[in-house]
Amino acid sequence: MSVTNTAVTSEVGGTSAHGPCGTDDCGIRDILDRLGDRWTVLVLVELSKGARRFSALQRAIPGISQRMLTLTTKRLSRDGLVERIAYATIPPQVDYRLTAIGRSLAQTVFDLADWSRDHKDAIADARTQWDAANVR
Amino acid sequence: MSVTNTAVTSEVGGTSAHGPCGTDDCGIRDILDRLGDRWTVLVLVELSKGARRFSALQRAIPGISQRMLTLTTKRLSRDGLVERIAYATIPPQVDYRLTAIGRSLAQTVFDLADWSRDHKDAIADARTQWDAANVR
DNA sequence: CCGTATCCGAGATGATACTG
DNA sequence: CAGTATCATCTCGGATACGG
Repeated sequence: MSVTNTAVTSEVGGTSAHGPCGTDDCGIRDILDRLGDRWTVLVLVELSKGARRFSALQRAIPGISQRMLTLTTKRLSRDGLVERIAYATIPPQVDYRLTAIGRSLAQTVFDLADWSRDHKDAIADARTQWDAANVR
Repeated sequence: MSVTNTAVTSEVGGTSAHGPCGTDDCGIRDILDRLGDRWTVLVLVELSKGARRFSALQRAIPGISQRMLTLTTKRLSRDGLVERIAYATIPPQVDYRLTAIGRSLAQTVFDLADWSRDHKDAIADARTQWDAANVR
């Protein structure tokens, strides 16, 4: 994680500078709708390593179907997070690469990944406990 | 961008010293599965303001059904992110509050919210452009 | 090679009614 | 008040075939 992790009282730290948007959406829903699906994060991670062809992405991301890779890259394109570069060769070739804003998002996603990694075990333990305490 | 450019400048910064987990999951999928649904983030945001009763949460989050609030709080409980405190009064009363780890996650979510807010307009613009360039 | 169209099942969510 | 049970609906994603 980055900085100043408070957790002083029960309130979440700071919250001050920027409004963490209450019940309403500050746009985070848009982002979560994008990140929340099954493949987008994996595509971002792969593209964060550099530009990739369509077929390279598909090989790099086991289990993704052609259809879902198309949909995922298209959505990322539409949001300006990924740039699509098509060459009029035969056979066709299409490269994808993160835009500046896309790299920025990828970095933020990595921060979240860091958090996940740091708390993975704690969550797994909590689940085990909960499940044990809730045998039917 | 030049066509033959390698990825050097397109890599995401630092990559944060920890492996950002490649195609495999470092646990981020678990977190995204939790955050990616329709209500969890809103519950986290509300609880980050302090402990809340079930009914208070429902009032604070317009549109959430009793069923989904139950499911959402239960999942957060199971993951150890939220503590459930039931009083044996009549009528019953149940308080929910973030645990330490829950506050930590909320803070991370706020960081993501900050990103969203900062790039909301850029994304909206990109979509507008894309849609304009893709009239059917 | 890349993208699209169609069909279909699984899971998520909403509406409603009921219980302690 | 808080939670459960049931049913209907809807979206997501997988499989497959086809097109440029």
